[in-house]
Amino acid sequence: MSETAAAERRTQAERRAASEAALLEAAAELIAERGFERASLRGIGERAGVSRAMPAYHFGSKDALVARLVQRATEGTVLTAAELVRRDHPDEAPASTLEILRVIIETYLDSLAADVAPEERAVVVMWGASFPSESSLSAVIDSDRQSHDALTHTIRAGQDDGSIRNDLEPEAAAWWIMGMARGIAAFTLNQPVVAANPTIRRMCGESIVAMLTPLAAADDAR
Amino acid sequence: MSETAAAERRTQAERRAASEAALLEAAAELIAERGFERASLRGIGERAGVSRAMPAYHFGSKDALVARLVQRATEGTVLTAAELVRRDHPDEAPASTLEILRVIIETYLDSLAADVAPEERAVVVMWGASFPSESSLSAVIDSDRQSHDALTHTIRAGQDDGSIRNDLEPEAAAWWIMGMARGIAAFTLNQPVVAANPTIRRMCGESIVAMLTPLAAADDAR
Amino acid sequence: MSETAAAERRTQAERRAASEAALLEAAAELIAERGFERASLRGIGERAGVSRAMPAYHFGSKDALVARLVQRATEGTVLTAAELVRRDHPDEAPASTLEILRVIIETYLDSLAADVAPEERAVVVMWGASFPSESSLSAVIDSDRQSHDALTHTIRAGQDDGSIRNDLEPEAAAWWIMGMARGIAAFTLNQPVVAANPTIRRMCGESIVAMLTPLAAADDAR
Amino acid sequence: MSETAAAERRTQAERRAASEAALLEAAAELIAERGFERASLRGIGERAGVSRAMPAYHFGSKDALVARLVQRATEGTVLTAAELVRRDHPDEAPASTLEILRVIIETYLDSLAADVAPEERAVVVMWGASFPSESSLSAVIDSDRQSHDALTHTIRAGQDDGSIRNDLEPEAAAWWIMGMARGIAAFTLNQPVVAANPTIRRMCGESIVAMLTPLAAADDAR
DNA sequence: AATGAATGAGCTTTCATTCAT
DNA sequence: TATGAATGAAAGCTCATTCAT
Repeated sequence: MSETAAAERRTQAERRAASEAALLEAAAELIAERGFERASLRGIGERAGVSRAMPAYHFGSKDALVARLVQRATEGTVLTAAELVRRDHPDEAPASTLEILRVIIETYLDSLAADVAPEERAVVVMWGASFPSESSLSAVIDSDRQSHDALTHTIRAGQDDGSIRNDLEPEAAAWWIMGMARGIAAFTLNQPVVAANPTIRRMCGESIVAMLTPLAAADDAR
Repeated sequence: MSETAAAERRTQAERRAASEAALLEAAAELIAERGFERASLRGIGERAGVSRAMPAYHFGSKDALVARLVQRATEGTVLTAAELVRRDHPDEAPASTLEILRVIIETYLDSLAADVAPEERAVVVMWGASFPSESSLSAVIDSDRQSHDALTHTIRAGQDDGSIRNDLEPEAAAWWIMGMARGIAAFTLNQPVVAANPTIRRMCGESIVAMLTPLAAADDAR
Repeated sequence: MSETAAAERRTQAERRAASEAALLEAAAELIAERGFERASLRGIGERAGVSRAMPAYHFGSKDALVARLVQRATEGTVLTAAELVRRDHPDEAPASTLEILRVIIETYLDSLAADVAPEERAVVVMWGASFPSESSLSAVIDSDRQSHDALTHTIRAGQDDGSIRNDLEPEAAAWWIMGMARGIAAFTLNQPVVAANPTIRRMCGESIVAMLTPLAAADDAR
Repeated sequence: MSETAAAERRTQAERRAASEAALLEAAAELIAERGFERASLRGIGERAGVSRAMPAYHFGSKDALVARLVQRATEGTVLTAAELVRRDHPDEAPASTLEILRVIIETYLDSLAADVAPEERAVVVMWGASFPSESSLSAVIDSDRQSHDALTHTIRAGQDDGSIRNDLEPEAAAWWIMGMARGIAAFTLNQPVVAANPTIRRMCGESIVAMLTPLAAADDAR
């Protein structure tokens, strides 16, 4: 049996996984380009190189596809962020929680501006499609709630280890960070001049540090 | 021209203006509820109490209607913000540029959270619909560019009058403020817990002050 | 202006009525041929000589189209039956209620067998499609309930004028008549041999007479 | 062949038969609920607790499944009817052919009204789906022709033994009985008030007796 | 000026069937 | 034997836009 034949003859589970990956990638691209409403299941199937009925068949519905896409992208983001922090600080002693937070946010924004990771762009686009009060994209909203929970937990950890000031509601601070990051992420997609200007992303990190640094530490830093 | 004809003509012009106002209000409501794509011209006409063909007839196209809506909403925002600042500080000496900036942003977010001003909500929703790279909502993008120009100008004025630190790119700072404000505005629509928590909006104002206050002033404030 | 132009330039109401008539006729034909499920809105539009979107646009939904069709057909049936009775008995003294009943049923079945009146055939076909417990064709079911009410009323009238026996539940008798007539109507569509055999239709009338004639009258007739 | 193999083969045959029975029962339920067109092979497989591909695999096609279902149901009906007659008249001398006919029809309608026997309901539903002139359900039509043949034969037997009047076309009488019974069966599914009213079913039996009893016997009965 | 009729394009979803395992 | 993957076709429905009144 030739290698080609071996490659083509895969188990059903492998075929399914490969299909799903292709579909999700195509969906991310198309949603980033045209938006959630205008990214049709037909178009996704065509771009993925499968039949036009596959997306609906595989995921059951468009909303379910989005839910899966958001799930995958969120996993990806968390992994990527953690990896990148390690990669950028391989030898150092583990940085403070606040510093990790700053790096994660800036890294996220930088990767969006560099236009790698179509999934990330798609998530921002889907976030934008979830603003209407009757939106069907509850997957996005739920995913953001989970991200908020994780971020709140991180902030609490920072308060415990002393790198984040104590007189701060962790929940409110987490929403403030997420709002700022997402808003600037959106303008990064929207306004080329924002994508081109790294100073804006640096201000995000700086403002996080400015708002979250304990007052005593701020004094010491002067 | 007879007086009667003049009266009728004025009446017609008034009716036209009233019709446009009704259409725009209906459009704002429907867009805030269903989003740009799902808010149909037909539905807008029905909600406005006119014929289903009126929206297309009056504005020419859906994109033109959106452009007009964004224009009106932006005018409204600027007017409202200025008025509110005056109303809240009627007797005082004119506040510093930085303080005005903070009040405008917080007032904007408060009004969104209070769910008055459907036009404002609609603008945020349309902003969300403009994230896809091939979006047709250039009206939103252009309007934001104008807002950015105005905000940049304001920051420069603050630098001139000494209320805003000089070592800051006004353009970058303006985008940072707009991103933060819009992102939190979006979560205000999206996540009820954000709308319910005023601390998040206060953090917006505080972070603007923290980032823009001149260092010397900051020292004085200690 | 030529007559053709005059004919083409009609009021909107006329155009609408003409459209609706063409659509309903096409729908009746197609439903009689293919059944409710397989008679597509596209096909109906095509056969009516209008666009494929017209049926959904005009009626709003397929179920609404069926409701309208049933309504029209029912009106048609009642009118036709009354007219036919008058036409067949122009000079005679008004027949007894029981006799009128017999004639109406037999006339209805004869016209179905003769394959005039596609609307009548369509009604029987839609009746057949309404048997599933979760059927969406409530229009058919409701229409039959109204027919039953009318028939019950007729039977009561016959009991009052003495042409129908009194020891009979009018409601039950009405359902029995309707069941028999519809069942044989269905076999008339279904089994060519039934359509070809007028004796079956005569038995319908005879059985109605046999079941509804007062006992005394039956004695007299012997 | 070893005993083990024989046991396995028998087991497989049994499993196949059990699987077919489960599939047919699931199909009957689903068809009775949703109708022939909307009862999907996928849904039948799921309800039967087997794979979604089983129905097509086992029967070859949807029409073949229906043919098998009609066949089984018809067998079931005949058996049931005969058994019930025997059960209800265990000790008596064999009843007259006419009386047996009456009992069979009324028993059939009673069982439908009592909502036992989903297969019977499914047959009525499929009968309803066979009304369109281009229907693909020839299995139903053929099965009815066979039922008609059997009924015609029974009527002839009744004429021979003197319990049914001679001046009657047996074919026409058989269609009349079948039409009446099926029509009322359909309304039994369709109109709850019909299912709830046993008088309607009694009228069926009475009308059969009234139409088929020899005149002399009718005189004697007075 | 204003409206309802009408259309073509496009959408999501469902389905019986075939294919590879 | 039995199953999930995959597909092409077709369905109902919605919409922005154009046309005739």
